[in-house]
Amino acid sequence: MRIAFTDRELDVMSVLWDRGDATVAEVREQLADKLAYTTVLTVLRTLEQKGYVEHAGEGRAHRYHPLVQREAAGRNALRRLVDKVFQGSPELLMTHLVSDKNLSDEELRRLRGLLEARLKGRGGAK
Amino acid sequence: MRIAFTDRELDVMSVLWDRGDATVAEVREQLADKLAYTTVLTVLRTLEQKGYVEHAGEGRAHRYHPLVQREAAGRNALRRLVDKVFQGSPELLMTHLVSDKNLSDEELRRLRGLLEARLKGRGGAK
DNA sequence: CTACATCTACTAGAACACTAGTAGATGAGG
DNA sequence: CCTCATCTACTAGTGTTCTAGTAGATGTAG
Repeated sequence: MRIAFTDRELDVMSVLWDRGDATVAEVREQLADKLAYTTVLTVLRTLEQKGYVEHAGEGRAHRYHPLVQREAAGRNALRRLVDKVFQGSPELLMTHLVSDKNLSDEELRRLRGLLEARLKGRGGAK
Repeated sequence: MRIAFTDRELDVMSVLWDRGDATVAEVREQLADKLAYTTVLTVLRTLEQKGYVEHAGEGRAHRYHPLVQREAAGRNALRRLVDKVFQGSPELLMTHLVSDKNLSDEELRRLRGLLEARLKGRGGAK
């Protein structure tokens, strides 16, 4: 399954991921750009049509919740980014990430621990 | 400056980044999807109009050069991904990167090496 | 010089993205 | 009941993306 959001769809999904679920009014409130109520509704309807969210009636309004998890979208986007921009090399991406953002030693150490665990777990497992 | 490529534009830029420069025919040859010659030309003209590439005449043909470096595009895309999908946390992104099933032990080890170097270099420097 | 291949410029259409307006339903307050 | 606020469904305009065709220039082989 190809998961790909447009810019605006991603804005909306981000609100849904943060809150777990939301009505049109709630999403609208959280967005950085002030859009018309109907605009937000249209985006949500598009997302629903694409199968990325679903809604349940809540009184007069609809409450939307994501069907695609943030993690899945992240993995997908990451893979695309690595393939197309970083020549298929996760290291190259990481080099940029580490040199661009300022991560604390603490964070770096946690990451190293994560890597160690991952390498250990490889022993006989798949 | 906002650097943002469409899917197809990214395909083309990727070829240009790999080779340094290329003619329409050369780009076309490298693309995974077999597109009409004029289609590739149109994409390159669009990229030029957006200021992402330029061309120099080479005999009858044009040779296109990227004006935006792979690194700049990478940083840009990465920042956007971190902001929108990974809640502004580079660490979270790396967690996903590291837990990606498709990474080999070899790659994981290289990533660890990268982290080590980064931690060592922190001694007294900023 | 003619035929052919190759290349650019221009044009165009289908699909999608983004925005928002209008109409009509419905619940709440008086 | 009537009015107001709120909500959905439908419609629509503008711009962008993606694709490729046609016309015309120009270099090349014979």
